[in-house]
Amino acid sequence: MVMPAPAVAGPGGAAPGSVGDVRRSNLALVLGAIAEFPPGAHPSRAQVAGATGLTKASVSSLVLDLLDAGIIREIGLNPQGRGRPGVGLELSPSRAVLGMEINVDYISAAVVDLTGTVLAREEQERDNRNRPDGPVLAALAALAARVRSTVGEQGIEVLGGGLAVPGLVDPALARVLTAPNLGWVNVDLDLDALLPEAPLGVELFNEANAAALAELRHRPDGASNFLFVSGEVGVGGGIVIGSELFTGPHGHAGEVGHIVVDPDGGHCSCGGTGCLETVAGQDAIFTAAGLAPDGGSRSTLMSLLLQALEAGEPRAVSAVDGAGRCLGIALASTARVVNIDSVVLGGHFAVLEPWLRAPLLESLAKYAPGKYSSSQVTVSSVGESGALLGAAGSVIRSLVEAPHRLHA
Amino acid sequence: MVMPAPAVAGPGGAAPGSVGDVRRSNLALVLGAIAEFPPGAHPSRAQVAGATGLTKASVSSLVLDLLDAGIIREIGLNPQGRGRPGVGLELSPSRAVLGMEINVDYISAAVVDLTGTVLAREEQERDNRNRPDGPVLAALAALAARVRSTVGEQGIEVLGGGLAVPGLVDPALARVLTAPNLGWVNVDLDLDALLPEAPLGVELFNEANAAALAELRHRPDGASNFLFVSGEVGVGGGIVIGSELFTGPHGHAGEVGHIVVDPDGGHCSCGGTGCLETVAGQDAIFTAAGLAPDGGSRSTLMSLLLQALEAGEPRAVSAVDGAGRCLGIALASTARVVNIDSVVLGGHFAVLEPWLRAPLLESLAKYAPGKYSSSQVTVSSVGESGALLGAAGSVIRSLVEAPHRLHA
DNA sequence: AAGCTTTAGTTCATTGCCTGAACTATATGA
DNA sequence: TCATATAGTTCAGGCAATGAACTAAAGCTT
Repeated sequence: MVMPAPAVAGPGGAAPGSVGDVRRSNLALVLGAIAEFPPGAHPSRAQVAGATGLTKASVSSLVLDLLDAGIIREIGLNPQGRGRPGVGLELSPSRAVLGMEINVDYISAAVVDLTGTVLAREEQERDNRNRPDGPVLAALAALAARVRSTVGEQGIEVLGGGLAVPGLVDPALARVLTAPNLGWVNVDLDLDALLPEAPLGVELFNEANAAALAELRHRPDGASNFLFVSGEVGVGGGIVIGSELFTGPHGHAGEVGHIVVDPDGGHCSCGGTGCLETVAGQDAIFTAAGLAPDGGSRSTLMSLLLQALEAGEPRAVSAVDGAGRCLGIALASTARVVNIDSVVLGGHFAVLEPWLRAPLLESLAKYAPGKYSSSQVTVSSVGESGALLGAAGSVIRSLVEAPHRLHA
Repeated sequence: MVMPAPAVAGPGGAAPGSVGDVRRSNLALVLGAIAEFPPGAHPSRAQVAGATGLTKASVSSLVLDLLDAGIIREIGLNPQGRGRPGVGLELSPSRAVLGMEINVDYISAAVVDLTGTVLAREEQERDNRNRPDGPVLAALAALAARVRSTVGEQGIEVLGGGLAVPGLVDPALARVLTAPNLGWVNVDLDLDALLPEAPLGVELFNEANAAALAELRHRPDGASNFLFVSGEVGVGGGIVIGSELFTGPHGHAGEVGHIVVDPDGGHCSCGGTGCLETVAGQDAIFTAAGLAPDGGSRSTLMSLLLQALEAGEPRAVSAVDGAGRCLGIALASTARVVNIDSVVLGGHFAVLEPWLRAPLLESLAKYAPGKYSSSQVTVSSVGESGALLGAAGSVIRSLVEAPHRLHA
């Protein structure tokens, strides 16, 4: 539940409510209603009143505040058939946030306006394996500045940013707890240096969690409860429940890559034994398929694997088959623990889905019969840049849920 | 997450806020502050003001409402040293709720006043295995009426009730989805018949979830994030995060009994394969220990097992050892999925803890190193009647969180 | 014993916000 | 042109929290 943590805290931990809180809450309600209208359909004040249950008078007043803060703008007229046409409202396209991503072999940044439109995006290849965080962040800051400058002349104001990182993070502390593939342990990131003077600051996300949020926003079926499984070098996951990211008590739930799928299995980089990642991570699959892990870049290895699969090469097929079965075991257990019945496959799991699907469904039927229907096992609808978009989208969403943070 | 669903729903799903909501919210804040004071220490209005951050004036007015509704009462004076003594406030001991439990071989009911004191409690042996729900509920209703009558003369008003059942439930529908050991499938319970005219009605709980809530209330270390594992005929679980029960999108998360701990394992009553319950459920342990499952009642079998363990009988020791290891595997996976780092052992796991602990810790160290410290593996502090007390306590808590439901 | 100090609790004018009704503004259709 | 329908604004009314002033009731001081 993304909810501004109460500042004051008695023994109960809750904050006192005053009349002003009603305003804040309704401000978010109105803005949320405007944001949730389908893109292109700009609601009038009257429609917002209908959607929220507030009176026209209240909505008028609230909308005025949002206009003053520059979060929304009026756009054209909106004929209703008979009667006076309404004035369309939409999230301001001249306010934006910056999405950023650090991954094993690239960094990227994008400017996304409040309506969700990507105004500019740049990716830069860069081997970040076992690189200290300082230079990586410096390179990212430069990339971010470049992307900003490409839209800077259009009078776009960047309000805040989100950074996705492949590892366990503590968002509250802006700390990366562990990122095995970057070689980072307990690294505190100076996020504000990435985006100085942005009123909303920069938030930190786990890569899979950010991708899950992007998936939530772009899902064609509008699913609001699912587990997003991200297959990268590591195997990550993001749990979405009631359209909210479920992060657990310390901010890093959803680590499906380290569910035990084979008690007699091999060692994992996390220190554990028989984790899903030791069977379904990229390196594990490449190795099991007989592709030398140092036989080229990850993308060439993946092409080789796909060729082998299409050729029906037994080792490749068996490697993916095993990954699918073990993924099924992990998802069966996850279904029981968090009561999720819908899975979205991302990263290499999406690419390998044609070969992965059958063993996965078989495994689910064996270990959690009746929990997942096959229509609930789907492929990600956001591509490569899911983490990037999710990080940006989440910052936008947190603004929509607490617009009073902006000057109003 | 126990939270009243918003009644009104626009596209956003949120309800409009008006000034009246502030009153409701602060009413709950004040009542919560009073409830959270240590038993015996009755806070004054001034202390409540300090704890909540509200002004004395507001607290006075809110307290008046709560007094009128009969939820709290004034009790004696509260000397502060210098100055005028405050008037003590406490939850009303003349209002109560009814906790009820249906289990495999007994039914029970208790009257618990709002301060948490058990005023009366009765248990009745009764074999409910494969019994239809009608007669079971009728027997429970009779038991409930009897317990009520024992306190009825003291002018106690019963406001509502909670019923705990060993199976998957949908609390919103008052439906038992499956209760394998009762033989119930998709049974709709007529809960209101148990407690007619109670203003708060009767809520339905999963047994392990209710026990987890009781654990939350009675924990000496005040832990607010933990997994409660209940070893009964089946193996159940309740996840507590931020002092809230985590129930997942459909109300039945925490089913740790059906996490896969052995992909090559045996069939489970749930239809799955290699579930924890097939190794660590009561029947499984008895069988593995060489005790015939029909060699007496469950409690005699348990005594026999304990004797065998104390005598160091190899089969018994190995049975419990195996259960401990597999429990460790399940907890390792759970730690990853929901990010929990603290476990409370309940039911037979509590009884067997001396023999269970070592293999469990070993297993946790192997499969989730660094996730649980040994001090975070503890034994339940509520006994047999945990589910009963938890169901009652949860009803009390939901009243404390929404006192406006009562007439005020 | 009288008075000062300290803390508890109440009263009251003020402010802020939502509401509902009345009103103005702007379109379509007869 | 006028009736009708819908959008949006204005305004009085009500409710809730606030803060300051006030009353209440104790201990401490002299």
